[in-house]
Amino acid sequence: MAVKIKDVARAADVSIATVSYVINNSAPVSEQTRQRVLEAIRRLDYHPNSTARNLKASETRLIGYAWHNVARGQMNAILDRFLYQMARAAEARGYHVLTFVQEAADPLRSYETLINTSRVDAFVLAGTDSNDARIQRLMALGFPFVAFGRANDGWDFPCVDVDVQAGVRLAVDHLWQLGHRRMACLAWPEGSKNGDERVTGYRHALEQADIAPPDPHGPFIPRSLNTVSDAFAATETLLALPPAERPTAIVALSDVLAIGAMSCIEAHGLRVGVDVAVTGFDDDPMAAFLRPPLTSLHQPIDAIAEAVILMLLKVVAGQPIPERRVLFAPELLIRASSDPQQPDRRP
Amino acid sequence: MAVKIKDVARAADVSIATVSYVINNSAPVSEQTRQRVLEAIRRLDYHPNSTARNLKASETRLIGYAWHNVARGQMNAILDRFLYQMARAAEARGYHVLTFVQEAADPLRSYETLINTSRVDAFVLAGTDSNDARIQRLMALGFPFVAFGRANDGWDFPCVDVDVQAGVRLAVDHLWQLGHRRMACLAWPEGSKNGDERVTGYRHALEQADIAPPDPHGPFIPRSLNTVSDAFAATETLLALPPAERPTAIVALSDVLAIGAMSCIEAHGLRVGVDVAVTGFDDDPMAAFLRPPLTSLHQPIDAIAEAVILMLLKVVAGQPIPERRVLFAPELLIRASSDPQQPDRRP
DNA sequence: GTGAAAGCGCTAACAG
DNA sequence: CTGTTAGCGCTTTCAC
Repeated sequence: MAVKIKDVARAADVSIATVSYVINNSAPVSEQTRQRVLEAIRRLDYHPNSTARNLKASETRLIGYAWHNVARGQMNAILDRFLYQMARAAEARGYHVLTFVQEAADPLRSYETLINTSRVDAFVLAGTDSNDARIQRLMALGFPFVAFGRANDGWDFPCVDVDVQAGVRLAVDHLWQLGHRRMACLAWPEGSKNGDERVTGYRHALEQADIAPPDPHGPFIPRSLNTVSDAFAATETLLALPPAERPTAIVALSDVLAIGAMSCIEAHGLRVGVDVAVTGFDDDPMAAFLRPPLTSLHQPIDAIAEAVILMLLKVVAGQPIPERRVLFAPELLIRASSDPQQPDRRP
Repeated sequence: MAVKIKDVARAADVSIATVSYVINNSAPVSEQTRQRVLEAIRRLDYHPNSTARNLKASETRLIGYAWHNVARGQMNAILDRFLYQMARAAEARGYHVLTFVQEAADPLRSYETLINTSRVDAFVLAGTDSNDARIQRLMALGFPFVAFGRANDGWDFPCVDVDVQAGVRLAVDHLWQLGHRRMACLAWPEGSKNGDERVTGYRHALEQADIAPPDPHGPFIPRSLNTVSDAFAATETLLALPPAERPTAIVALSDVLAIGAMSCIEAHGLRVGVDVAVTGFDDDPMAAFLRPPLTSLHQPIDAIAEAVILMLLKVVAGQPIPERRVLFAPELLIRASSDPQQPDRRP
């Protein structure tokens, strides 16, 4: 079917070894034969078979990435973009991203299958937990990986993350300056490293403002899956509080949650930004265009994806990783959902 | 490093061929040796190397899929979900999806590279044009593929699509019944098959309602990239029309466009659904929770992804595809953005 | 400089 | 039933 190295060798009247030397520049070849070979390659439109190369080199040039949970409307625009940018960055360096689904019941299984069958050279992990079993296992196996997200502080593995604590603090400080004193926090269910960090950031920020941080399991920190629908429901419980206890501001820990909160607030005949301030997290492309525009924390996700891939390729190549923990700072974009004074549009 | 077939053979005291027979059930093996081999496999935790298998079988079990354009905030929740479900469906059948980026300037290049280097067994195409060069080329090469989306009606290739014309007609009819007679259409730039079909659906529906369909290049069919920001700007031109010419309804051809339109309408102090009705397309998970909730056309994207993969694997296996053109019907979900009578929430 | 030959790990004729 | 062997297409010693 396709043209093979043998065909090129025959056409250029050299051995297949010489063709290989020319392709890979892996041995000196006289200028004359080199030209003959290149000419044959061009004429026959030859391209080395990647599977054969991979077998020989014992590599796959494939990077495994487990899909975040997309089911049941739990979209995640930020991770979608992360995946895209990662694929792009990898491709520019001769790699591709192979996505796979991890069973909720036994996430390790799919990783081990891919490792055992030598399907991928390395993994990128996202959605990490504190005691992430995957990280533990990969560290034990010495299998190459980089995490987008941290885990136990004691563990030493290469990772890139956003300083989400600092991010949420920006949001709380901003609301505090506007005079808010009863700020609730609309959070994800406990357990994810990232989500818990965000809650910690919220509580620390309140402490520094001399406000007693609410019970993490209490009504001022309602928990919701990352769906608009769930967030809507979770916000109901906040708005059902007696007026004197009801929050004047809601720090939502994602834009999806924020949208649910805004929807609920307005469904109650209250005005977002005026009666109840709302902030989000992720700066979804549409945040600036919601009604009212949503104050949110922007994460430099493109740079993060690039950094993850660069770090990963170093790990794969066995190079040392001096900075094993890279933190990116988020930026607060203030819009009318928290501050009605803001101009109506602010992309 | 990893355990190989040779190790199993040695451990079970048989030849590597016998091990292979057991693994693949490709030749009769006495129950006794079979058990011995299985035992050795289990004890050594052996897993066949996929690259070696692939080389031998001249396949990759990889399906190529070019990313839709995610750059510059042009998210596409529907295609993200399509990709996810496709990956899932493929994985269940021993395949994986390999994503790659197609250069806007020369989309064919990346396809040809992947074909030439035998990196993938087949492609799934999305975002097709009428005279899609990729389809033309793949048909000419006889390289396996299935398209999500149609192209020139004359071309014969396996594809799955949504009957978007019928979908838009549902939206127009719905608005007509509510009394709207000046309905504008907020569309994508011309050129994409799917986008153009949607516009055609809009124009046909008007004709059937005895309304003269507006000029496809005229002001009543403003064009916008699939970003909220662009859609906002494009809607300005509609609202700038003299009151007697201004549309009372906007048929937006995607939810992203609809959100931009709604944002713009309200920025003008008008009420969505009351002063200007809006419909979208895609039924984004958050559509039901926008303010007001957005009327939209739901596409059965999970079923579509599954159908695409099933069809593709048939093509790869060389089986005949009787139904080369499968159409799915979208469903209109009516909410308050078009009909204020609708209950406030309607997920 | 160039080529013959030995694999990378696996499958499948073909013998026995 | 089981083993020997010839590849899949490529890279890379090791001789010449």
